[in-house]
Amino acid sequence: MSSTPQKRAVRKSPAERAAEITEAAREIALEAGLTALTLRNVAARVGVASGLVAHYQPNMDALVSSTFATIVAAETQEVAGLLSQRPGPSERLGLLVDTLLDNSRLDVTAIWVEAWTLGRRNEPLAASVREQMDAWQKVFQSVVEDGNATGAFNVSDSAAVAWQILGMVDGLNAQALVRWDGVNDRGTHLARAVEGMVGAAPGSLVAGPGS
Amino acid sequence: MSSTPQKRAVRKSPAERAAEITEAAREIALEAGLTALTLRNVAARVGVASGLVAHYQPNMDALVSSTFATIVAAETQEVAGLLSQRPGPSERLGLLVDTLLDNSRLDVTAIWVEAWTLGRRNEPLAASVREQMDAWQKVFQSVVEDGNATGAFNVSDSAAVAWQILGMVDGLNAQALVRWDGVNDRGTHLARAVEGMVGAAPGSLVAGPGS
DNA sequence: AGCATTGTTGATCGTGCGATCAACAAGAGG
DNA sequence: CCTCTTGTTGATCGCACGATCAACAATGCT
Repeated sequence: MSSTPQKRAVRKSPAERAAEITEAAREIALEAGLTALTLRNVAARVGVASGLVAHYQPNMDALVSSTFATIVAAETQEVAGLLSQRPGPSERLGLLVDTLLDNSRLDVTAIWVEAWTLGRRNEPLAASVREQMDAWQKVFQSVVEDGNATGAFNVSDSAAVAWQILGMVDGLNAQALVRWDGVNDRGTHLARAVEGMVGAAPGSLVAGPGS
Repeated sequence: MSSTPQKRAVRKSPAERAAEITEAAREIALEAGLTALTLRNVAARVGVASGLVAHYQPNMDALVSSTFATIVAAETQEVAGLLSQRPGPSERLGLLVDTLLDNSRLDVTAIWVEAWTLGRRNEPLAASVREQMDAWQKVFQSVVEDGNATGAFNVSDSAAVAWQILGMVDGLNAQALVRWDGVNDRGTHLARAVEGMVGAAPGSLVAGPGS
């Protein structure tokens, strides 16, 4: 054991300590899920008494909710950043589908799924979930609308289609969470499905350059 | 209050009592989720001491797992039954998509989503989840294969496509769990997506006769 | 009627949770 | 060097959980 020296924690500025706590919460959530976000768990990771965590947070529901938002918003930003480097709507939508199914973000997916059920009993979290879903939907919708404008796609209700694609991606990811074996060609099949939905020519959604 | 008479429970045969317990567990899970399946909760519903529930179950993980299986298997059977009344693969696939998105089974969806995360820490449940997912996948796969045989569809890997459709349906349902408002035309859009995936003509997947 | 069987109770143990707060001590300002 | 501010502790409360088990009582059998 190298990390239970039982010393008194060094005194830090409130801003610094608060940052430590939210960071510890982020790590715990990614490793063990939102359910593992307990006062004692977070405190132990920071190396601090449990009361201190409570002192920096109004209550645990709030910490769970904000931790969810932090993790998920970071992912949205990251992927949206990748998107902007692609030339046209078809490439962007292809990259989107491909990136989101590459299984490199299963930890975030697990948090999404957990949040869906925890949200039933944690209203701040539920609000956060809706907010973050809206953000994702907007990402999809703007790509679909771009494609509509250029004529690459042909969609009458781009908002609805965006919701639909988002839901499909979420479902396939959740499935991968439980059945990590399963299917390999998920990206290709989903691309074909999305092509059908946006009215694009089959095969027009190109995947990323591979990694 | 009409239901806390504090009398001693009438003595029943083990089979009967066991049935009461599993039935109570089913109801609780549908109303309040798998997390609400506690010894005391189930016991209160049956009108019995908590110890008795423990006496009839090896442990709570097992009760959670079997309750999940009961609820979900019943749904699979029910929908599979509806399917058999439809003439061809296109009608069957259309009905499948349409029925699963009609929001009349959101309670079951909630249980699915909960099981996905609880399965991470409850191995019997995880096994049950995989089993029930396989059952659903088989339902989809047999429809896809039928369509392949009649020429209505054109799919090279029907198992993969079946997984894919299942995942998409699950995702859209999970979405409806949180964003019950959202989109209305889900069935139509998904139908178009599925048509793209199975290589069917656009519009060939007909919905149910409406209800 | 008496007895053995067995379904049932409810108190109890150990654990973990969120929350609270008086007491403590590190560090900055005078 | 002393003092006051404030970051920090850790014991404590109330609660809920799963699990256990000696004691109890209803029922059926002889």
